[in-house]
Amino acid sequence: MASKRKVSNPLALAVMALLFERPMHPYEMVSTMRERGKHESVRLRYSSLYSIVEALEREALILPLETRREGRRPERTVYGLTEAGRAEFLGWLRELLGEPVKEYTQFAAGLSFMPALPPAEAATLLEERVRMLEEEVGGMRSRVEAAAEQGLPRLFLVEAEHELVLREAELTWVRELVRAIRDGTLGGMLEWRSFHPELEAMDVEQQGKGGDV
Amino acid sequence: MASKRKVSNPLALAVMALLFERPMHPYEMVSTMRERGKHESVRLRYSSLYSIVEALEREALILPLETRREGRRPERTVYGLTEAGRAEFLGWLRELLGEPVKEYTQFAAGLSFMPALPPAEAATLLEERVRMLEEEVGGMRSRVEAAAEQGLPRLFLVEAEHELVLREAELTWVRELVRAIRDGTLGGMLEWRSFHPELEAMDVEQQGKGGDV
DNA sequence: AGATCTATAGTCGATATCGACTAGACGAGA
DNA sequence: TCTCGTCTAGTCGATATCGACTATAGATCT
Repeated sequence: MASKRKVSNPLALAVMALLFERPMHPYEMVSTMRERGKHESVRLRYSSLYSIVEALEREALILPLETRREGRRPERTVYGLTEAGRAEFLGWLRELLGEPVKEYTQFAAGLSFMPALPPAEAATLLEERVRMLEEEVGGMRSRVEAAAEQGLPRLFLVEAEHELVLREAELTWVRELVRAIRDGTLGGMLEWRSFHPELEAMDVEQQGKGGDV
Repeated sequence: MASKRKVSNPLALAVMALLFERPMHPYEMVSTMRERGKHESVRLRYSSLYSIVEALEREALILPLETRREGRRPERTVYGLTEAGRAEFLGWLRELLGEPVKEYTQFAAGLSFMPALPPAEAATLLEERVRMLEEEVGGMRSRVEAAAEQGLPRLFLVEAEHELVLREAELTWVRELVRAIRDGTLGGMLEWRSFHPELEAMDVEQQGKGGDV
């Protein structure tokens, strides 16, 4: 990740996006991102922010415009976007929108090694996931709808909508997967059970009953 | 997330999963993961692998069983999973399956700042994305189907299926988004156009004014 | 008046992570 | 036989990234 773009953390994109509008100091970037809910789509950490601002300055994509000190507070440096920064921002943005990139999710990693757990336990865990996803999806949907009713145009909700759509797809798929495990129609159930011989003797009803173990 | 688990890279989960089956040396872990296609769901990098193996050893989750040297080749250290490692692996796996975590995607970051590009350009980029997603989805679907026909049970394809389902959902959603931008029905189009006054001459509001670009 | 809480505005040290590089073994072709 | 490419099996240095911590100002409670 460290070579294609010299500063590759998406937070750097957000910094440039903000400075594309107007000069700001780092703390103001954080508040602005929070106000606009951008911290929902870009991971925002103070410590990363300051390193990233440094890196962007090193690469001459942004530059300090003025440094002010109020009282005994720490200095605040206001940054602006350079011409190179504008170009980098727009180019990166075009790439992000135009080219899908492979993303590795935590859940995919979990699914890959699911056979290490007994089927009944996996099903129980996935059911818990379904419950939590239902809540999350419900919450997201009402927040999006509320924002829309408050007059926020859809253009500014696309990233939230995108996340919602993906979570809904996951939810639907996991529901079906659980069903296939529970009713034994998932291809590979025999192999799966055979990985867990200690449970072979138990009857289906008992497997995965409690959180025992 | 870097603190909850002392070794938090999902590749560490993969390492423990492999050692859960049998002892191996690091390079063997790589080949095994490649053979089984696990590198599609867990990001696999040599350099990360060796650091992670070190970290896992430091935490006593794995331990070296023997060190062999063949000819003048570098040493190969075979590792095994400790009891603590087993527990860590299973606990982590349960957590990954049972609890959805927020994932920040590159595309979401891009969408967040889409208004910085003019509508027509954004639409063009998203159309390109649609084309590439169609190809990707097609390829993934045929690989999954081919594997299934070769007798690989669905159990071992769940992570691929999951990825496929998410990509399909994205595809459908982006298609609709492009349509809404193209036909002007996306909420916020007026604001969006007003961010790009250099193009206003082509817009409805400016028609008849005769201004040059 | 003093104590406590919260918002402001960061710094710092420890790890994590990655791309680039190294280097021997071995088979295929010229 | 020489050389080229590929497989095996890693190492290394430079950044990136994060959680924990610091410190002041102003507001609120008591």
